[in-house]
Parts: sequence; C-alpha cells; structure tokens
Amino acid sequence: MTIQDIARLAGVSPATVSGVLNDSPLVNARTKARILAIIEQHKYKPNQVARALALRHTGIIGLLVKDISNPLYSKIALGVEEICEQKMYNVIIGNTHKEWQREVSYVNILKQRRMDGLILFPLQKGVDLGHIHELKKDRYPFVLLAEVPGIETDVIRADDEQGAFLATQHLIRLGRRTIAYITGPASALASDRRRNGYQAALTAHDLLPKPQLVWPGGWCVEDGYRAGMNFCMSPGFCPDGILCYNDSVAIGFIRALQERNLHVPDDVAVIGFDDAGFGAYLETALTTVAQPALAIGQKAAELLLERIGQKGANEDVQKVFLPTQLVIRESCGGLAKGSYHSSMKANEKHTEHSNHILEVST
Amino acid sequence: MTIQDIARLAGVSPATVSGVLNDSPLVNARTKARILAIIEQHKYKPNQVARALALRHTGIIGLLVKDISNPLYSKIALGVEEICEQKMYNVIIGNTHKEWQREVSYVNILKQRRMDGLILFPLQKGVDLGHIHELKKDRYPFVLLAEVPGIETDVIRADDEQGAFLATQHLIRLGRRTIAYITGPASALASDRRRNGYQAALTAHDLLPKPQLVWPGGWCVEDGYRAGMNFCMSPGFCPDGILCYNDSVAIGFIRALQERNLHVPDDVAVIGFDDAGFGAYLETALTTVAQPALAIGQKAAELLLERIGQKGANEDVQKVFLPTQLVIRESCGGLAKGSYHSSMKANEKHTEHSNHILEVST
DNA sequence: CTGAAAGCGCTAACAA
DNA sequence: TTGTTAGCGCTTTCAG
Repeated sequence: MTIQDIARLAGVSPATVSGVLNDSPLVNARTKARILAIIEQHKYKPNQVARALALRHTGIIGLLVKDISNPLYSKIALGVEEICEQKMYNVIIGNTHKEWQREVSYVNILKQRRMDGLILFPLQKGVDLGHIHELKKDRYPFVLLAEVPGIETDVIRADDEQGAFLATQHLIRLGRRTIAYITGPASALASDRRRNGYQAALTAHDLLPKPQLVWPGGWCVEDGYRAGMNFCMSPGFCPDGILCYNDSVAIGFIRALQERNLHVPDDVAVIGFDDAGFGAYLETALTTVAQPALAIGQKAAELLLERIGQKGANEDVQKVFLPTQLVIRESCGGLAKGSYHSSMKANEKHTEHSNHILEVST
Repeated sequence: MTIQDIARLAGVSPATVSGVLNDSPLVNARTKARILAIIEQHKYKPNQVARALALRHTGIIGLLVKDISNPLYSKIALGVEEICEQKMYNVIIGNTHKEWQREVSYVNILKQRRMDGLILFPLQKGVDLGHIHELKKDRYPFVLLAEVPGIETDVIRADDEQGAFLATQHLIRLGRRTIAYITGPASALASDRRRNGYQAALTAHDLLPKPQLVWPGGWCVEDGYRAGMNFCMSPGFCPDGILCYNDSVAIGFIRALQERNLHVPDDVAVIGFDDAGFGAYLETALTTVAQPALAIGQKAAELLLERIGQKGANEDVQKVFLPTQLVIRESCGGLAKGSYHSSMKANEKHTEHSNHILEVST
C-alpha cells in the first residue's frame, strides 16, 4: 500500500495525497476529508524511508554512550528520548564499550544512515580525535557529553567542580578535617575537575590540600575496594572524611573500611558522586552528589535539535555545565540512622527517577 | 558525494560502482581496484537511506522495553546489540514506560520506519493486544520477551518456574521450613510462574504450600519494604525463609526485617530474583536467582534475524525458556560472611557482566 | 564484464 | 485547488 494506491483509490494524484499527509493548507477541505477517510480505512502508513530520501532528513538522532547498562547513561538516554519524542524524532543508541574503534565505527555508521544529528560521550584522552574533527568540519550537527581536548564544540555535562566543592564543604561542616579524594581513572577529565573542586573547598575553609590525600581509585566497586585497602594501610594517614570519584568507588571503599573495622560514618565519613545507582538502599545509605542525568539528556537533545534546525549556520559554541545536588543520606552522619522511611523520602525529593534502577523485572 | 559522482570520476556507470560496493563477482578486478581507490580517496560513503529504499530493507531492528534504565533490560539490550553488530544490523531502542499507549505508538512508528523486525517486552494483562495481533497477521518479523495471552508467537524468556524452584529448594536444603513467597505486581505473568515453581519445590520436599505464606509484594524496593512491615506484623506467621519476586523487593523486605530487629540470614533467610542489580554489594550480599539477561537478548536477536531471513515463511513458533542460575551470597547463610573477596569472585563466576551496573561515570 | 533504464515511495516546483 | 514532472541515491534486470 503506497501513496500511489491511495491516490488511485481517491481518484486524485499522489501529490494531493502527499499534501494531506503533510497537511498542506493548499488542499481543499472536502477532498482532504475524503482522502483521509480512505487512508484511515486502508490503514495506510507512509513509508518513512522513502520520505527521508526525498526530504533529505530521517528524523532520527544517534546517541553514543559507553554502556547503556550504566544507570547514569540510561538516565541520560531517557532524557534524550523524552525531548525527541515531543519533536517527533527517534533515537538510536549505540554502546561504544569504551573502545575507540567502536566509537569511530558507530559514528560512521550513523552518518551513513543519515542520522540528523549525534549526541556522544566520547573517549577523551590519548586517542585519535579525527572522527570528531571531521564531524565539526562537515558541520554535522552534534553535541558532546564531555569535552574533548582541542575541539571547540557544544558540550552539556554536570558541573563537576561545583559538585565536588559541595561534597567537600559538607564534610568540613560536619567537622571533618583530614579529607581525602579518591580519584577516577586516569583517562577521566571529570576526575581532575572533581579534584579541583575538592581542593578549592579545602582552601576556602583554610585547610591545606595535601597531595598525599589524593589517592588513585578508578571507576568500579573493585577499584574502590582496592583503594580502601591500600589507603588504610599506609601509615601516617588518618583521614576522617573521604570524597570518592563516584558511587561505585565509594561503595568499594566503604567495604574495605568495614573489613578493617573502621566504622562509617563514625570513624570516617564517605561521600560518593553520581547518585545514579543504588546508594540509597545500602545499609548505610550513601551520601552523594547527584548528577542531573535526566536534565543533561534533555538539554543535550534540545540543543542538538536546535542545531539541526539551524543547519550548521550558527557559530557560537554552547557549553552548559548543569549544577549537581547534594543528597544527604547516612554515610557522612548528620542524618539519623535507621530512619528508612524519612531517608527514602529525602531521596525521592532530591533525585527524580532515582528509583528506576530498582525496578527489576515484572 | 553520490554514487553518480564516483561513477563519473572513475569513468564508469553507477551500476558498476554499485557492483564494487556490494562486491559483486561480475566486476573486473582491475576496474574494481580503480574504483575502490577513488572511493577511498574521496571518503565516499553510500547513503543507506537510498539503499534501504531500493533494497526494501533497512538493516535496523527495533527493541521495545519498559525502561532501559532497568538493569535487566539494559543487559538484554546489550545482548541484542552484540548479535546485531555481528550481522551488520543496528538497533533502535524505545521505552514504553509500561504505558500501553506508548507501546502501540512505538510499534507503529517502527513499522513506518520500516524496521526489519521488532523485539518487544509487551504489556501482558488487561490491555488491547490489537497491535500484536496485527504484527502477527502482517507476518511482520517479531519476537516477544514475554508471553501475551491468546497469541502464539516466538517468545524468549527466563525459565521462571525453574528459577523459583531452585531458590526454594536452596532454602529448604539450608533447613528452612516455613518459606514464604512475596509476589510481584498483579500484572506480571512471571510472578505466577515463580509462585508455581516455589510451590512445586515445597511439594517436592514434602512441605505443604500454605496460601497464607504467599504475600503480595510488588516490583520496587518500597513495595518490598511495605510487604516486610505488613508481613511481620501479622500474628501467627514466623517464616524462616523468604523468596521474593525480585531483588528490589528482597532489598526492601530485608530493610523492613532489620527495622524489626530480625537478623538476615540467622533469623530469616531471604532470596531474590534477577541479579541484574547490585545485590552483590550490599552489606549482607543478596543470594538470588540470576536471569540470563545477556543470553536472552542474544537469543532473541538471533531468532529475529532468522525470522527476517525466512521472510515470514516458516510457521513453527519457537518458545525458548532459558535456565536461570542460583547465585549464592550471604542472605541465606551458607557462605562465610565478610569474605568480600571470595564473594566477589563467586559472583563474577556466576554472572557475567554483572558489574557493569556499577560502572558509574568516568 | 559493463551500461542503460526503470523503479523503490515520497516530495516539491511548476503548470494547468 | 490539483496534476505533471522531475528528482532523492541506490539497485537491478537486461542488453550489449
């Protein structure tokens, strides 16, 4: 069933049918109604592939993340989808698995498929950025979810410095004085920014940032556990507050502390970053800095759609750093422990959608 | 840059270029090499939209789930993507948010976009299944991730009964005698199957299934918490083992038990279902039944691609119920507590990719 | 082995 | 207001 068939059935030309499909004001109301009836009756649905070819745009955007099973990214994806749905766009998601090769090949595939634009979380350090440069050169609409060195483009991300500042300040206000920062992986620019925020907060409160208090961590629970075991072992350090690169590291770190008979938060307060996961449901619920994941996705999609609209005309690069939010739970003290109900309430208030991660099967 | 341009540049016809693009054996090796060089030099990439129109297939499949930020679904998506990548297919993911309206509209959109096939996790109870019927009638290739009443089609899912049987048996072998089942939401067919498995295990071990021991739960942590509070309150029940519909419910339930000063696993053993989340990292790591999420995605994609290949010819419906696996951690006893390292090891062994959920930001 | 021609299903000038 | 015509960029018989 094609537009031709409908035209024949209605005794008009395909162009007229096309007119009603795209509700052009030119077509007579009566014929329009008649054609609509026939379309309805035959359940005719236009072929979007043909349409895309004629129109030279597909109405699909590509979203490239490292791993959609990471709750942070899936929430971003939700935000992207939400905006795109309103604007009648569809989203195609690709997982790069942190592999450069996949990232490049995905970008190429999506270009060949004539996606109208791309949102991507790129590899940042120590890789060839040719594909990003090329997007820029071709004026292909795209927005990044993380900066890439040496390329000026649209970027939407959380304000890591502000978040780490908030977290560190929280620890200081709680009376902690020896505060450590457990870093992320070396490749993460975000970890550097969080360290900066951490140090800025220390300085702002007349505490001296000591390099020994910055300890290498990583991105997963195991990394945090390892860091926790090593850190505690080194003699001479007795931190009473720990800011971790992210929640996973914090959880691993806490576990290590427990194994060493250190109590959280009494002996040492621990704070995470992201709040994309399940920190709220640990026995000692994790205090953390919530990334506005949904908003990042929405904003990125909005900006991209805008860029698509202006067809590479506009030159002004937009960099948006969305504010994070402190989510106070139990791992730093300052909240009655065991008050599960109020803790859950507090959590709900701060982190919209934060429970989605817990909706497992049905 | 189109195929025409390349043809002109090479002094051949578009048909010949098309030949080398699809490496037809008909075209001469020398001309092929020459054309290839020109293609390379100009970085020409064929327009897949045009190709799709001519070929009448897009090389894209649609995946519809309730919520991609649910780790179970994102792992399934990973499996789907993995297979599709091998076969040069792309995947477009849609979130239905458990809303019938969205499910229907997504199905229509994806059909109009001429997706070559669909994988969907449909709403199962109390909704109009017209769109599924229509897919079936149109011989549109699709596979479901959950049965839908009254329609015989391909289904790939976990073997819920077997899983619940395994779990219940585990509790029994650990010496538990009063075992309760906390159900999922009323709309979940899977919950009924898990109850069946639970009852079968009881019967198989000469324990009498008592209706009072089947207690309404739900799908999220809050539901489990609520169930835990209510259940404990009812006089006359002293279960020493609890099988929960899923991990989230189990976590909420455990929390409730703790608030009522019941110890897990000493007083009561608790076991979850899915293992898609973070149960491994709780203070009392959660024993659970792992769904083979990745395998479900892979199998579904393989079957779908096969169906696409046979163009609606084959009639035999395939129903595949993949076996689940018991993941023994701490919440039922039977594993030394505090042995974090070995617990993590054990977990790795059982649940491939299970840590992905913990990779938050970089 | 290569090229000419028709067509995939839709849109967009331009005529009528 | 509607129809005619000419593409969009690729594939595919069918001649040569």
